[in-house]
Amino acid sequence: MPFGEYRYAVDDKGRVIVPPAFRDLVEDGMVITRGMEGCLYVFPMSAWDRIEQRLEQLPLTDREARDFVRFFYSGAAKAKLDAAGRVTLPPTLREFAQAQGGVIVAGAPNRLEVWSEERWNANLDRVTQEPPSPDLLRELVG
Amino acid sequence: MPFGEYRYAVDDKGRVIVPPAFRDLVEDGMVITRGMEGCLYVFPMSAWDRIEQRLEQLPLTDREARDFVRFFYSGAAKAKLDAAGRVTLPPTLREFAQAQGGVIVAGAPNRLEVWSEERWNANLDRVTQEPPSPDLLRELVG
DNA sequence: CCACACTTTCCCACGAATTCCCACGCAACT
DNA sequence: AGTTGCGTGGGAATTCGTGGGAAAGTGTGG
Repeated sequence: MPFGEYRYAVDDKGRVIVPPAFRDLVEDGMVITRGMEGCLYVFPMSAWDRIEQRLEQLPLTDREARDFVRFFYSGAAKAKLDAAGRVTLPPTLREFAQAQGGVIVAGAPNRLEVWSEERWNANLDRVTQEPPSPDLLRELVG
Repeated sequence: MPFGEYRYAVDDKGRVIVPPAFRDLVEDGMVITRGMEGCLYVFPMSAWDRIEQRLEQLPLTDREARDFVRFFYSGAAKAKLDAAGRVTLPPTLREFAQAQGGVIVAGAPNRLEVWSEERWNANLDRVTQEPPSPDLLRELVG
């Protein structure tokens, strides 16, 4: 999966650019749904299929599992690229992520994330001021 | 990995020189991402591959891990040398590191670091006035 | 069941930013 | 003094981001 961080504008119709580097990954469709920390997750179709299989196996007896399914599965929407390399975010999800004006589209393992610019910056500032634990850092960077 | 400290100018297009001694290390591409203390890390492709594998294995259930991935992985950008031995820093990273005008490119274990001149000097002053702990120093220098 | 209005989807177009390539001047070394 | 490598800048072609208009689809009310 590619990575990178890009800033785009959401237009009046709720359309957002998919960064060029990601286009071929989602050319046969993608699924957009709610994500953690108030962002949106965008999965390529193949990645979503695996997730869907696991979601269907969750026990219906567990309240937490039911809530999670509602959050994740019920909120999901199929989408595909238009000729200009954009996707239209459904109104519900647009509101959830407060995706108006400037948004950040970021590559992450297994998915893309769409953030309102304000939330992205706030989160990043927090992380910058509270650096990751030395253990985590050492394990990764060496 | 070579070492050394070099001062270059970032031009209007966001391009920075890669010191000649490092060019063959990054000739098959490099990855630039956010670093600690507000600098940028530049990894040769081989070093990045190891980091990427570990990042992709971090648990998505952990808030700190998610934020860390966003900091390191989402912020990252592939880049390659131009014919004159430079790289273009993406706007996002340029802003993060405040890389305008004079920058310091420094060799570090496993990577290169790119600093705004002001931050580099400020950090150096701080280290000079608060030297590392005797234990650390002894362990390293003997 | 039909008509109307609104929303969504598809397509086209243009300005802006990026990328690639080439060129110059300085410095050091032969 | 010539030559080579290096740091810096600029121009042109291409890609990219963004907006708008027309057509198709959807839901509502009569």
